[in-house]
Amino acid sequence: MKYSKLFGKTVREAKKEMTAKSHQLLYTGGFIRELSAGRYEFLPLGFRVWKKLVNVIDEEMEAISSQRFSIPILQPMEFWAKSNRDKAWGKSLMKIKDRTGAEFALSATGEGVVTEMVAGTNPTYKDLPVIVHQFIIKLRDEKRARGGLLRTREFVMKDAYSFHDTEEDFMNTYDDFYKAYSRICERIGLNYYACIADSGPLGGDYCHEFQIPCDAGEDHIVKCEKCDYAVNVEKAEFVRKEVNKKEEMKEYKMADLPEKVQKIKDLMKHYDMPAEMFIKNVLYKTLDGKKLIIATVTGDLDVNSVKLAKAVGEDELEIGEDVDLKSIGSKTGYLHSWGYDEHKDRIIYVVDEGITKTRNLYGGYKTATQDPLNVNYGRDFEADIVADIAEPYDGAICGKCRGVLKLIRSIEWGHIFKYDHFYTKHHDGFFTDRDGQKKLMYMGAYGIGIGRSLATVVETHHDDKGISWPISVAPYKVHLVSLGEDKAVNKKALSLYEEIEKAGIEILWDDRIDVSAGVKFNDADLIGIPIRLIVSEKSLGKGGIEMKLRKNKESEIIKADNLLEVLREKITQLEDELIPKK
RNA sequence: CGGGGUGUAGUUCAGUGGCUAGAACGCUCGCUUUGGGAGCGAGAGGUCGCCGGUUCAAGUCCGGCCGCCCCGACCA
Repeated sequence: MKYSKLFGKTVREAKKEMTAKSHQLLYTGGFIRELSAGRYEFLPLGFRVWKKLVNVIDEEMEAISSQRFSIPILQPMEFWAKSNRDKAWGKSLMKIKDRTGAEFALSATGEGVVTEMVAGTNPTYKDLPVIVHQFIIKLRDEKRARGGLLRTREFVMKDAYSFHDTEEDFMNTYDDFYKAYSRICERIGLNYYACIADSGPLGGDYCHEFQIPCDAGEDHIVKCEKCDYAVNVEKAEFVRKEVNKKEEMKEYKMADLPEKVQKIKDLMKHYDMPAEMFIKNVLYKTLDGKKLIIATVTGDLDVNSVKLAKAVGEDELEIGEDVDLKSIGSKTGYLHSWGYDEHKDRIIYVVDEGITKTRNLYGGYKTATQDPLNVNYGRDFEADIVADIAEPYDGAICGKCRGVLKLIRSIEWGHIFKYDHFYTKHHDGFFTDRDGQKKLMYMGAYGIGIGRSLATVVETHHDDKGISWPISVAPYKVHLVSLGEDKAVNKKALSLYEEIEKAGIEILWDDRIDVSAGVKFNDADLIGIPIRLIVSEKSLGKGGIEMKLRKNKESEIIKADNLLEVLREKITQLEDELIPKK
C-alpha cells in the first residue's frame, strides 16, 4: 500500500477529551474515528489490525476443535424472556420492532438462541460435545461508554459456546479454552492474569477472567506475590487482621463523643486508635427497594457490593440513599449495626468476618452525643449473616498462602464462563443419554471483545512517540520510508516496494515526496509498524538500505540483494519473541 | 442514572454584548527545501450544537432541548 493512497491519514492532535492513551493514538494514527458515543468507525489501518486479531483468535479456536458459525443480530424477545434475562439486562438490552409489531432484542449476547439452536438438532451423547464460536456484533446500551475502544456500545465479540453430557467433559473443554485464551494473549503480546471471578447469578460456582494489568483498565484484581492466586477483588479471599484477640472482653459502655467526630478519620484522631478498631456501617438495598442491608466492617475496610450481594443471595444491590436511611430513622454517619427492631422485616444485618475477630471495638451505635466502647460481636450484638463482604486492599494477607496481595488495575480482556444448567434449564437444552433418557446439557460460554483487544494491545505497546505493534497484529509488517525528491532514491524505493509486495510481505510505503523527513519519521513512529526500511541518498551512499525496528533505537544497513531473506528472518524472530519457549 | 465539564473552520483552540468571527496546524497553487513535525508568497474553507427569549445590537446574557467527555454504580 502506498501511504499517499491510504484512506485515513495521521492527524497532529487528539481531542483533549480523549484521555485513554490507546484512544489518542488510534485516533491520531488514523486507525479509528468516532461516529457517536461508544460507536466507532474502523479506518483501513484499524481494520487491518482488527482482521489480524480475528484471525489469531479464530486459529486458536479451531485448534481446540471449536467450529465457526453465525447467528442473526435480531433475536425474538421470547428467547430473553424465558430465562428472565430481559429484566436482568434492563435498559442495556436494546429492542426493536418489525413491521408486524413483533419485538426483537438486538444481539447483546447469544446464549438463549445458541442453546435452542443446539437443542433443536436433537443431540445425543454421541453428538456431544458441541463447541462453536462466532465473530458477531454485540449491541449493548451501556450506561457509560469510555476510553475509546476500551468500552463501547457496539463491538464485535468472539463468543463461543460449548455443550456437554457431563460436568467432567465440560471441565476438559473449559480447560481447553483456558489454554487457548492464554495462547492468544501470548500471540498478540498481552501479559495476562487468569483470575478467578464471581459468576453472579448465572449458575457456575466460578469463572475466569483474563485480566491485563493496565492503568487504563476499569477492573481491580489482586495477585499474590508468593503463590499463584490471582483473583478479582469481588471474590478475593484475604486474612482479616486479628486485633486484640487475646485481650479480655471489657465492659460495654456508652461514651460521650462530640458530634463533629463522624468519619473514621475523625475517630482515629479522637481516640488515637487505628482504623481497624472502629465499626463502620454501610447501607445497601435490593433493586426492588424492599429490603435494606446494613453491612458492617471494621473501619480499615470497604464493603464490596458483589460479595455482599452474594452473601444475601441477591443478583445485585444498590447503595442506600438518604431517603432509605431516613425511612428507618437514621442519617449519614449514624447508621447502627443493630437495634432497628421496628423495621426488623425490612432489614438484613450482615457482618464481615473481620468484625468477629476483633475484641473491644469502638462504635456501631452512634447517637448525637455518644458512641459505645468495648463492643464485642456475639456478646453485644449479632447479625443475620456473617460473611466475607470486604474489599481486599493492597498489601492484604493472601487467604491461600499468607503471602502479600498486590492490588492491580486491569482490563478485563476475556472471560470464560461455567454456566452449569442455567441456560439449558430455561431453553430446553436436552440431549439423549446412553440410557435413553433426556437430560440437560452442561454449558459454558467464552468471550473476547475484538475492539477492546485492539485498545488493550495499544495500551500495553506504546511509547511517547506512538504505537509499537506486536508483529502478529501489526497492520503491515514493513514500513518503507523514502526520503527526498531524488530520482534514484525513489526509483530504488519503488523497486523495493514492488519486490517486497510481490514476495507476499505486507508493506506500507510512505511514497510522499512533498513532506519532510521529520514528518515521515514521526508518522512512522505513530503508526507503529514493527520493521522500518529507509531509503535515501544517505543510505544508498552507504551501499544499501537502512533497517530499524520500531521498538529499538539503533538501525543497521543491509544490502539490497538479500533483503527478502533478512526481512523474513526478522519477521520470524519478532514472532518467536512473542511466544515464550516452553 | 447521580456529580463535574464541554460544544466556534477539516483538526486543536482563542474570542470583554458593538464594525465583515480569529490563530495555529492541516488543505490547494507557485517557487525554494528534504535524516526527526521546513521557508516565502497566494488562496479556499464557518448554520458559532438546536429552538426560543432579553436587547437598538447575541458566538457572548437568560430558558429549554440535544450532543460529547470525565468521575462513580454495571460489563468483553
